[in-house]
Parts: sequence; structure tokens; C-alpha cells
Amino acid sequence: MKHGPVRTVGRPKKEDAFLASGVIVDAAWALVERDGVDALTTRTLAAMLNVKSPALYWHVPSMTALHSLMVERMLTESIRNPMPNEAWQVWLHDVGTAQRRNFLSHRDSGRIIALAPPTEITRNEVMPMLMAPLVEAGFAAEDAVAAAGAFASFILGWVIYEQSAEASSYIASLVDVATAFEFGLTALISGLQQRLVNL
Amino acid sequence: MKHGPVRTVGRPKKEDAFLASGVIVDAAWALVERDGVDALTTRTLAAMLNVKSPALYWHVPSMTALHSLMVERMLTESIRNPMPNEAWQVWLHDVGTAQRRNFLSHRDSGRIIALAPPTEITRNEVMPMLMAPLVEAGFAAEDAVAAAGAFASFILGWVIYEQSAEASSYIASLVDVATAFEFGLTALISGLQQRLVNL
DNA sequence: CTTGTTTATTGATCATTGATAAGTTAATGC
DNA sequence: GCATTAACTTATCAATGATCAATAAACAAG
Repeated sequence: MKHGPVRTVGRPKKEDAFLASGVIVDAAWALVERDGVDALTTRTLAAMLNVKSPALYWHVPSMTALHSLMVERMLTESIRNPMPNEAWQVWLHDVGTAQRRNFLSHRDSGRIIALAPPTEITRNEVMPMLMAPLVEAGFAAEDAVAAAGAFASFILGWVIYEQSAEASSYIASLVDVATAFEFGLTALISGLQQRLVNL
Repeated sequence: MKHGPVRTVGRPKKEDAFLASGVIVDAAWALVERDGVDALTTRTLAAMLNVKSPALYWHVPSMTALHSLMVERMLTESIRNPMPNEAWQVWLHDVGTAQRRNFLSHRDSGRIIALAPPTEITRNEVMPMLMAPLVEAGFAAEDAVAAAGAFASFILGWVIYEQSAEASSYIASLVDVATAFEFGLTALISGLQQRLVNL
């Protein structure tokens, strides 16, 4: 027995696991992946951490803020800079593929993104990380923003549909979903390339 | 006074406005557009219709079902078939522009789409209406599905970001949002065109 | 060591929310 | 006229996000 199930009021003893924002986010994803986003409540999450629900509010200001943290965690996992001499088209294609895979590996992530305001990290790290290689490739600054936005939008929308049981079973009845995504992704990238050379 | 504020139990008198699924959907959108999706509860919606909340359950089985009906209403508003001799690229561009405008005119529509399973009408009417002109243009059946999916995903994702106060103010600080959307839309379409000729 | 302060939790409690059950009555069919 | 159906109401539930006061371990100061 690590620490007994009985717990008294007050500050936890030192050997007890400390809660922290990071630990909470991990538990939240674990819970969502097991039971879906509707099962993510302050009580179930707290129970998973051997804690009562008000304790969470010491570390995280609200449920919505937790959603944002969850998104932030996920986004930073699946973005990378281009390797030296890697063509931007190849890099973008790879990042897109990785992001879809990453989103899909987090159950209900599309819905969570949709209801979580982007945090500062998203704005100051993720977006610039997407845009910089495009500027490098010759896109005007505004076009790079637009291209990165289109790319992110396509992936978010796609995952939302793919994670909806009804939508995805409908699509799957018509076509192989992964192939269809691939088709759309390459189309978008080649369209961006065309906008680049036509200047 | 049309009908007094006092209402008795039981079936409503004939001159009272009947509730119906369509009326409820109208009221729901009106409410969401005024106060946002978080204000859409069974009670506020019922109050708007001069009715108590359990009455809604006679016409609509659940809140989620209502969301689906709201989405259905919106989608069918902004899709059209191509006009005779209208190039598919022009048509798709126009439909995309109209859909973004239409989505944006319904507050929080992106979030509502994200949490509403698509209804049969969406599957059996909206998607085919998008795909048919693409097949006509020469796309293979599977490619038309993929193209329509990519198109719908791009627009949904874009609107979600644009309707998020934080995301949209961030984007707007860098670029004109409508122009950026236009850029992404034309890129996607020209990318699809390229996949069509490369066969 | 004692004492006061900070940190991190619990228990109690609220207002809201989606949803159900049972009662009630106007309209409708026979 | 009478039974049935349609369409509501009132009353009520369990679940949820959130707040507040009480509490105790940890820690810093003297």
C-alpha cells in the first residue's frame, strides 16, 4: 500500500503524490481516452487522482482552462521544424499526417479543440512554427498566415468529422478514410505551391 | 394581448401557437445568436416560446438532437447546385464563400456542428449535392468523396477558429481574415483541379 | 523549539442543467 | 356523448461546475 485510501482534511503529507497542472492534464487525457469527453467532470477527474473535486481548483481555474491546457499539450506534441534541406511541401505533408494521427490518438480531441480557446503558447509557438518555413520558402507574410490557417483548419475539421461516429462510418462506407485524407492534404499543399509560383 | 401570460395545464387552446420542430429550431437559433450557445438551455428556449421546458421533449427527443436539427437547417440554407454551364471550380468557390458567410452569420455555429452528429439529411442530401458536380467534372467517385470532405473540413475548421474570440483576434492582428480565407479556398480548389488533370 | 504563515486539501453547499414521471385538459374520432 | 390522443404543466431527480469555510501539513522566522 502506497498511501491508504483514508485521507484527512488539510495539506497532504509529503510522501503523497503532489497534484500539479501537468499531472492533472495527463489524467484528464487518460480519462477522456477511456470514457470519452462527456465523462470528464471535475469529480471523475478528481477521483482518478485520489482527490476531491475542489482540490482541482487550486491548480486550474476552471474546466474551460483545463480544456485549453489539454489542447496545448496535444499540439506541442505533434509539431516539428523542418529538417535541413527538407522541402517545405514534404515537411508540411509530414506534419499534417502526424497531426491527424496525433489528434486521432486522443479521443474526442476535435470537440475539445472546438470548445477550448487557444492559449498563448498556441499563438506564440505553434503558429509561428508553422509559418516560419513557409516564409522561408518565399510566401509573403500574409500568405503564410493564410496558408498556415488553411492547413490547421483542414486538419481540425477533418478530425472532427472523423471522430464523429456517425460521420466517420458514413465516410468509411464510401471510401478509405486515410486515403481520402491523404488526397485532400496533397491537394491543399499543391494548391499552396501553385499560389507561390504564380507571383 | 394575443394570449395572456397565464396558462393552464393541459393541451393548448387552438388559437395558441403550436410548437413544432421547425419553430423550435428557429427559436433556438435566435436565442443562440442573441446570447451565445452557452445560453441555450431547455429552460431559456422554452421561455422564449412561452412554454415550460418539458414541453420541448414532446417535439424533440434530446438537446443533442436539437443541435443536429439546427445544423441541418443551416446546411441546407447555403448549398446550391451548379448553374448550367457553370465551371465546377467557380461553383465550388462560390459555395465555399457562401457557406463561410452563412456559418458566420449563425453565432457559435462551428461549436454546434462539432458537437452535433450529422443527421440523415446531411448524409443523404448535402454530401451528394457536393459530390455530384465533382463526379460530373471527371473525378473518380472516391476522389469526389475525398474532395468534398476536404472542402467541408476546411470550412468547418476555419469557421471554428474565426468564431473563437481569441483565435480570431489573433489572426486579425496579422492579416485580413476574409482575404486569408479566400487565399486558402482558392488554393484548395486549384489543388483539387491539379489532382484531376494529373490522371 | 515554538509560533505564525503559506500551501493544498476536504466537507458542505449552491444554482443550473438535462431529463423523466405523473397529472391535466383541449381537440379529435367514433 | 365518450374514449382516445396530443400537447402541455407541475414536481422532482441526479449530475455538474463552482464557491466557501474549515483544516492540517509544511515551512520560515525568531
